[in-house]
Amino acid sequence: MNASRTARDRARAELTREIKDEARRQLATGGADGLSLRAVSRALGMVSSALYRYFPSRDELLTALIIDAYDSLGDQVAAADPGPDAPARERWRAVCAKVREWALANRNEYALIYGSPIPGYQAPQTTVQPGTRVSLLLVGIVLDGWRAGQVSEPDKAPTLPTELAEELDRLGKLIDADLPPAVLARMLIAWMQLFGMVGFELFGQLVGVVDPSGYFFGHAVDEMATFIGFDGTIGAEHR
Amino acid sequence: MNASRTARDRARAELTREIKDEARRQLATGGADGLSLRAVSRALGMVSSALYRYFPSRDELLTALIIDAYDSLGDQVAAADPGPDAPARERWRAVCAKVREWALANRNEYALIYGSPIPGYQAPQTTVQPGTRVSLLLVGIVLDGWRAGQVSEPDKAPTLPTELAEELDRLGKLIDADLPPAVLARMLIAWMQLFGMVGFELFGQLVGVVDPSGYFFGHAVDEMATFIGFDGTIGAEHR
DNA sequence: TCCACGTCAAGAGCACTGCTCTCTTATTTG
DNA sequence: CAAATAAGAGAGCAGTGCTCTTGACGTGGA
Repeated sequence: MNASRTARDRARAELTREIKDEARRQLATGGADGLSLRAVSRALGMVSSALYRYFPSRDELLTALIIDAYDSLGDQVAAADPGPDAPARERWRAVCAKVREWALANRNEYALIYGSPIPGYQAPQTTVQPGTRVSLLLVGIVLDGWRAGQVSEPDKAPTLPTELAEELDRLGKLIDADLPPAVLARMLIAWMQLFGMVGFELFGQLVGVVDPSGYFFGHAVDEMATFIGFDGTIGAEHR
Repeated sequence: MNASRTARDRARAELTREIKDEARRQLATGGADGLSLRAVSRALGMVSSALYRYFPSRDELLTALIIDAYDSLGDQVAAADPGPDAPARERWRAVCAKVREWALANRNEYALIYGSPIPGYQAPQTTVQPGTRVSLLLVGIVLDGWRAGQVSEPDKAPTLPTELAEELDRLGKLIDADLPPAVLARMLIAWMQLFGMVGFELFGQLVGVVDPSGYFFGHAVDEMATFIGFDGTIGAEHR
């Protein structure tokens, strides 16, 4: 982490960064399969084969970009969370809004991690951990709210099929979220709603439906928060 | 539509179909950017340049496949709808289930129409009408249910920001759906939840979360139906 | 200090892609 | 039957990911 020892090491680290930066730039204009190693190397004034010293294949470069994207999203979203002292509903709102904001500002990186998978590309195990950060933050907010009495179980708790109850139980233990299965289920539903909505907006499925989508987004997030069981009211502020 | 006049016309129609079939086959194994005109022509025993007599560009072929996919999904979903005489909630369930079923059976075609847009590809206007069929069917079900008194406004109707209320009003008039804005909004939320959920399952975001996803899916659809305002109870049958 | 080793850039080359052009053959139409 | 039209074949262009070989250079050990 500190200043690398040899000059070679430092040059290597720097070039690796530059390659990723340029690749990201190309990603922004051409999308995932518009990313060309030759074009990257050309932009960097080097020959294409030299690039293979840094990334053994196009897929490896993509993997690096995917991890960076997950990290960037995770960092920004975590930074947008006002923290456990704030009302849970406000935290939920802030985090959801940041997800959308990040997605709109980094469309192609969003497509890279939440869009259709690149055919032939198998995401290595190293990408799954960074990919869970946002989801874990979301359940963390629900969990904090639940413990603080700011999230309550739905009045008419729906009966879950036993298989689902077991699945949710297993999941709850896995992520250490001691929530009633019905609440956990609703949280997952809201999670999918959030990313479905962001994806629809980004991928043009909303043009002419709710367009611009800002007000709808805010409202939907609020509705889903109520759906999960957050206390507080809908419609406080919409941006 | 009847037997085309000349032999040439018939041959052309047949070859056009064969090209699309082979392209679809390649789509299934390689995804959108695994679709190669040369490979298609090779599989059909013709030279690549000849293919351009049928589709002037790769994008045109893609467009044809996209429209076919929308049509296929639209047809199957419409066929799965038990019709206006059935309880609205049952119709909703059946249609949602069919969307998922079709998506699972036609992963790459689903990715083609609901996944991240192909960079550099601009979907022509001809694709938008077939793309609306499923959504229109869904609001149709809500509308029928509303008229039949099987869908009711939420007890504590959330207040919508005026801008959103106007947007929804405009949309309601556009698609001729005379629904309260709050109900229309919830329908849209559920719509996004549905496709978000299907997308997550298809694109591997659910592995290790709710996996297998069948029970969760059924439950979520039911929850969202209740959320919209459908009468009837949750948990009748899950597949 | 010197030098062998490991690292790196460069370039040529392979097999592939979408697409365009020309040329020839087959079919339809007046 | 002849002219017009449509279709297929093939070469070629510029681009792609990736591999291999060649030559230059910085670095750690003797």
